[in-house]
Amino acid sequence: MTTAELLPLRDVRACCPPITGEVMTAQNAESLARSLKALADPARLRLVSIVAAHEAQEACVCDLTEPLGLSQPTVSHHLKVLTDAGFLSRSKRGTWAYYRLVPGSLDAVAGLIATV
Amino acid sequence: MTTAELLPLRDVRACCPPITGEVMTAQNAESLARSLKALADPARLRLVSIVAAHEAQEACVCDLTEPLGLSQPTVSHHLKVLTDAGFLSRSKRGTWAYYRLVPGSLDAVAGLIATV
DNA sequence: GGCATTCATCGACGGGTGTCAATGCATGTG
DNA sequence: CACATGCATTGACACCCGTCGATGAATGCC
Repeated sequence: MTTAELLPLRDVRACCPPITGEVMTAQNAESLARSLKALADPARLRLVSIVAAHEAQEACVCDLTEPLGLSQPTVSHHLKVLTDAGFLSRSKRGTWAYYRLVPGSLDAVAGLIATV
Repeated sequence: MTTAELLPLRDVRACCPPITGEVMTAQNAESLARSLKALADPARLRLVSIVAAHEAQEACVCDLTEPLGLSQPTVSHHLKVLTDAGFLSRSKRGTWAYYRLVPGSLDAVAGLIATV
């Protein structure tokens, strides 16, 4: 899992030229599948939802570990998956790490699913 | 894996009353995660794409095993996952089993993702 | 009836995934 | 400087998942 191999959302956005009824290529399928895998987990879906519903659409880990009922390392792991997939962005201020929803990232995959 | 426990799309449609900024419940997250898991695989995404692009939007297994480069048992497995998740429907005519895209199923999950 | 074809199911294997306790690393505080 | 706090990383564990070969079940054809 290198960082160079990630950035699936970028892939996924760059790969959707006029499809219109054509069969999905193997690369596009692989790319979209990576994005969907990152989202296909109850804990991660709730994380995205909680972050999006939070004040200023950002939240630190300490705000997230309790409503999920999961340990702090597990929450950090899920946040990393979502960040690597391009759904969340991380900004560290002092001791705290604030996670924010990347605007348009959800709509991007939603649009791709609708046009599969 | 009983059939009674499945039908996630039905769950997922029944569970999305006026959310509008509210945090996703654990049940909704679980339900949507099941649907996304079914879609979060390159082979299954291509299967859906091929079926949708086929004549009359239906295809038998023999039409699908070659363009994917996977064995017939594997293709049957993926088709079962997609059917159980509500994305494909199966109708057996004679020796052949024809799979069809369930209308609106993709748009349903796409809509739910956009409103997470 | 006997046989070929189409598809589903089974059993097994390797790799991936979610989870936690323990540890490490910064950063702020006394 | 010593210590506490917030978070990431590591290692380990159980479990799930994608894949295949082999087998079984149902249908059509000679």
